[in-house]
Amino acid sequence: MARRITLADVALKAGASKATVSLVLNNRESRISPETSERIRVAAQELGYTPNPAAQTLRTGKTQTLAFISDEVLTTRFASAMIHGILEVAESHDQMILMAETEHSPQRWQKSLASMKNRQVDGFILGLMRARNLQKVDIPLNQPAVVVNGKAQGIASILPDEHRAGQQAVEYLVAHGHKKIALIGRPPAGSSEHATMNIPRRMAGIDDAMRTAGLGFSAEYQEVLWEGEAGYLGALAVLEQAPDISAVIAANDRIAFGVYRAFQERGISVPEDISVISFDDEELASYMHPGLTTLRLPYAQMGQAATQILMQEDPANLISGVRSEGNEVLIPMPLIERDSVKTL
Amino acid sequence: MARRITLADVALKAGASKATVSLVLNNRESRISPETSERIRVAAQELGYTPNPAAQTLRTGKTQTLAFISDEVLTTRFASAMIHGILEVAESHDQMILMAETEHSPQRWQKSLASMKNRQVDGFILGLMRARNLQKVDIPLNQPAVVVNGKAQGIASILPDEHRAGQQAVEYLVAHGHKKIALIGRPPAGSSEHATMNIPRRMAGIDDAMRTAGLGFSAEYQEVLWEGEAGYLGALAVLEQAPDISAVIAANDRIAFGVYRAFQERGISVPEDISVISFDDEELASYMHPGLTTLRLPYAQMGQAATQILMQEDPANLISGVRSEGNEVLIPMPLIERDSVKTL
DNA sequence: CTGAAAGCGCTTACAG
DNA sequence: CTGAAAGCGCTTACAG
Repeated sequence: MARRITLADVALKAGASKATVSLVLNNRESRISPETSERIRVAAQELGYTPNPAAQTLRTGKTQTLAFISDEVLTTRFASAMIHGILEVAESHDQMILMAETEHSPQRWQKSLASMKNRQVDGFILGLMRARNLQKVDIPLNQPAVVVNGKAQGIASILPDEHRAGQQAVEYLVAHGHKKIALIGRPPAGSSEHATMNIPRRMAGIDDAMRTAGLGFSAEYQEVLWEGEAGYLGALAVLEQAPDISAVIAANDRIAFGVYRAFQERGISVPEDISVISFDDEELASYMHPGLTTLRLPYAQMGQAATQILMQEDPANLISGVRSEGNEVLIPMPLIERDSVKTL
Repeated sequence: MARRITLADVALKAGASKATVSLVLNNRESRISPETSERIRVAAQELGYTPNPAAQTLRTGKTQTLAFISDEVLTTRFASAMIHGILEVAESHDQMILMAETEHSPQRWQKSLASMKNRQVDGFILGLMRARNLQKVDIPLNQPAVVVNGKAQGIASILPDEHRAGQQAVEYLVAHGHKKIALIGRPPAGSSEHATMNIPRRMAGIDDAMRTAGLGFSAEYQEVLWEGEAGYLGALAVLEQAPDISAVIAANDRIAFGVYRAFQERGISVPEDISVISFDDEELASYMHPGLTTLRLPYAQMGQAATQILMQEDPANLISGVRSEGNEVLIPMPLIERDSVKTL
């Protein structure tokens, strides 16, 4: 392999010192004559010079590299959309991303943090699969960091705007003329240990909007475990409680999936007989017939925002509707309109 | 932030030279007295010394870092499962992963390759969303590299064992007593431009096994575009051609999904009336009712194997049933047995 | 306006 | 068995 071109080569070719070349190539040429600058640029160009990052890091302590540590990367949509958003913004700032996964092991979490720190990354993006509150022990860094889908003392936190999304679901139903509404999936009181911190917010948004609209739920089915089975049982239950409902709010897409199945068995058609709206926009939602109208968890945007924050850029540049509360940056959950809600 | 501990600190504390400390800590202590070694290890331990990777890289040209460049990372399961596999093996070799995504842009592909090379990564993992043959121009590196889900002159290639999977699908059906079988999704002759290089292999495996079993297809529906719609139309078509089929081979899960829908409309139940077997094991497959029996694309294992090859480790250590042909490493596609095939 | 020199923290011949 | 020294390729005071 051909020897790597170094600063010294450029200096030699341009007839200048390494110091001058370095200054010019780093755009600190305030006090360098235009002629010299130009000669240096041409020489660097002709030789195809690129600085050796290891040498730069050794000297400056900067790596142009960000760490993305996530507790789970295998899962659908979560990490992969987030990575996509991160990569996009990182590239625009000439940063590369070093990845690690901890599979929910505190030891691996600590180990990843330590080795990334040892590699002198310029910042940390901490991605959580299920939103929770990180303790101080989780981030033993005096280093720029941001948590995605979680919170932590003193560092920026990127979260989906669940409260707003909850409101929007209700407002959307109301705007389409629905008044008799059932809710499937509210966690029973006291089940909060199982829940991520996003769930109460989603519920509070729903409740607030119902109150604002002057409505109460015609029926409810409570459940912490948000899987298809809960939706199936929930649908049967609310049908029993209030056969005249015109719409169902499912706490998430998996529940909605179960609701569809129950309705289908009962010969109830969506949305002709009963409308359904939901949250998350998992891949699943796009396969359902009719297509499920749902509020998307904006993973890609959350990744973008996290990276922007680390780069001191304003997330509002890329994402409209972002709002901040304290050290929380709340990313809007877009309403994905498909065919599961009918206008009354 | 406290100053970083360096080799010199350890040397000072242990009363040895930096050279000796370096030797000991890199396990090249053949000619160092045990006492000195021990003193040095203790000192390093007590000070919490870790070498500065930038300095090591500058000196040795090694980074303990691998590049994962993929043309698409956003897509379900593909990249994220692959990343998972890569990370797992990388961690066991104390390597970190630098990620980039090119979104199918040749410019970004080249740029990523160049900047990774500039950062002196120790090896390249090139991940392709749709299997194809890379040209020389795509990998202008004289550097360790491996392609996942693709081929390239002179470098190792990790591919799913599609031929074997095709055979297995047929053998499974035959073993369950099926003889009247329809195939949905064979690409029409001359449509090869649309296809990835895996498709002909899948088909060849199917055909070989049918021949071996002394069977021919009772009905076929050809299509390049493997989406739900093709499955729906295909199911209706094969039903027309041969109403007495007992099983359908769908070219992939999306086709199977459409087949289910058509059958449901016709009141045909899976698997009681007709069995269905498929390929890929997309997330979708796990949601279908009844659960779809399918041959999984082993993305995680492909990521593992790629990393192992780069690390000069034998993939057979982790993955059973791997076979090699030339510079191809073929990873078995496991049969995921669910409930869509009935024993006759 | 520009250059010589020090130093970031390692590893590796080389000398003894 | 061990140490002194050079050098990897940069950047940054400092001197002129």
